[in-house]
Amino acid sequence: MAVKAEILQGDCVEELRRYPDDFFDLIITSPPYADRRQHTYGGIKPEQYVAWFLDRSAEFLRVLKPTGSFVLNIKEKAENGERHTYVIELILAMRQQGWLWTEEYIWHKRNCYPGKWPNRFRDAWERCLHFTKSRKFKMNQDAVMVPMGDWADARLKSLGKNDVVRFDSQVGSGFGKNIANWAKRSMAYPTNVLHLATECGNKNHSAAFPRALPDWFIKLFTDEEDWVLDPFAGSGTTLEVAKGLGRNTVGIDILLEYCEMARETVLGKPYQLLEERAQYAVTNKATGKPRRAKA
Amino acid sequence: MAVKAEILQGDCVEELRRYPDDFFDLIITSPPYADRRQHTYGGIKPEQYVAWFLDRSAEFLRVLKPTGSFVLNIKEKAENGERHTYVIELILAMRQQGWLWTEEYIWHKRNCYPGKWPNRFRDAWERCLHFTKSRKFKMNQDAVMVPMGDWADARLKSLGKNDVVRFDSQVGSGFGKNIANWAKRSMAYPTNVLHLATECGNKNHSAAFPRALPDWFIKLFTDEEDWVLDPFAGSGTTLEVAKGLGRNTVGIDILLEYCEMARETVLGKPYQLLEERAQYAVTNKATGKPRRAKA
DNA sequence: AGCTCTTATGAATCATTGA
DNA sequence: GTCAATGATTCATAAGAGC
Repeated sequence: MAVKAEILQGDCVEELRRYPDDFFDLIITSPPYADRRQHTYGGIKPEQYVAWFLDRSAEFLRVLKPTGSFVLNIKEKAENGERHTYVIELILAMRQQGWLWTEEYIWHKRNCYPGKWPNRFRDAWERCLHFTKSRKFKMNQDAVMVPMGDWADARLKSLGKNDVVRFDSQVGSGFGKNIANWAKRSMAYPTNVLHLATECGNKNHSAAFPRALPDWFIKLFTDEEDWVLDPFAGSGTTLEVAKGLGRNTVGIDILLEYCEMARETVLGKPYQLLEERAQYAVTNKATGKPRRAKA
Repeated sequence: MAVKAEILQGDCVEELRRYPDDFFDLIITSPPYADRRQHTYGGIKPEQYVAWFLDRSAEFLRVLKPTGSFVLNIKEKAENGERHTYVIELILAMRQQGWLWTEEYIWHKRNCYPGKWPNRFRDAWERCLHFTKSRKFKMNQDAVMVPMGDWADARLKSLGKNDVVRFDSQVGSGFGKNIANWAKRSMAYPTNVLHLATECGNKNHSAAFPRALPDWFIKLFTDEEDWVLDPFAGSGTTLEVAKGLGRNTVGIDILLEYCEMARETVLGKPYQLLEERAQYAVTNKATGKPRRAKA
């Protein structure tokens, strides 16, 4: 079954009104950070940031399934020698709004932005705040297991990974099953620290996060054909990854420029005009998925 | 000049009254976490934690020099499926108290505690919150430079470190100077993410943090003969490291057992009885350092 | 001295049981 | 009902033993 990828231009607080309650399985996004420069993209002042975000997170809360997750990649700026507090204030405010602050994952940026300042070192990490609607949510831990440390490394090196795979496929059963058990033993569950390099290629659009970041969380918190939302889609990295993983995705961005970029990346062709979109999504009772009226 | 190391038994909020304003260059500590170490410290309830800590941080603010730093190693616990908020509430409250929240360093625990739960992975990081009294504080960035990655490693390996040193000592100048310059070129400033393994050996005293943690911050934020305070000294790791780095140190712990342990580690011999301590520290006007009346 | 293999041990968290 | 105690689960280290 082919999965859908939709890109909407507009403010997510308005565009999401098209969607019914309890619809998405995962919301993952890297919103525009608070910035004093009002003219730049996003440009919300730090003092206004919490209130601005709460309007939108209220809608996220509505459209997220009870078993769903909301992953918020964010990092407060340093200004006038101090870290801003709007992110931690946002955490407290979102709990008041009804969210559970389930976990804080750390994205360690292995290659972070260069620079030198008298009062701080280079900032090599960002928060990936994990919010949920309930204590029982979907989490596929096995989908993101990682090779174990020294123990497995040594064994793999002495045997040769290709040898293992080849032998396994040739034998078929018996020893193959042992290999499988042993291979499972050589994997461990990851921690709440992600070591990912930023993608700083020469590409024209600079993604907010590397593909590996949405990849990891989408595998972890959704199954195939689940629905993934990025309400600040930017150049469409989340959508691209989600589509590649066989998930249905919706991306929203306020800038037409970004939407067109994402449409080319994700859909591979110019998209229909905005006016052709249906005004409201209607839930299909049988599948639980929305039907969109044809233009 | 020999440096001093003092260990006081008592509640730091009371013991610090002995010390004058603007005395310490660095306060670095890992306080008892909420609801942890109940059998030793009595476990402060999460709801009471902020108020409990603010009483003490007020005193820290008083005894810290205007150019000094306060490094707070802490991590909120997870309970009933959610992360507690007392740490981020503490940050906001300490700013109200007059602190600047200058930076948040991440200690990535390479070997974290094992375990498996349906809703989270192993917790592999802790916060090292950096507070200051002013925007101009002491920071010796050069003292914590780290070897660059593959580039320098490969060169050093191909040449052999001993070869470099030997050649340098034989030649004396010229090439030796080039070597020194080249070595400096192979060093880079670190980031705000520290990768340190916890020391979980078979030793009888389990430190809250590995020696490398206070080592790094002491080098970064103090000079030799500066004064370092750990108001929750525990087994005395901070004091041990500070003394080894030629800094004067004061450690305070409420448990006699820990104080005795620290005294043996740091002072190398049983310490004088508590009753023999002077009641109040008196500042020596010439040196700016406190004189303690002999018992 | 160098290896490999074994074992103990952590600032942990959640589900279950018992008062 | 709530609250405290216990067990199950799990992995990167360092020390120790054996060759």
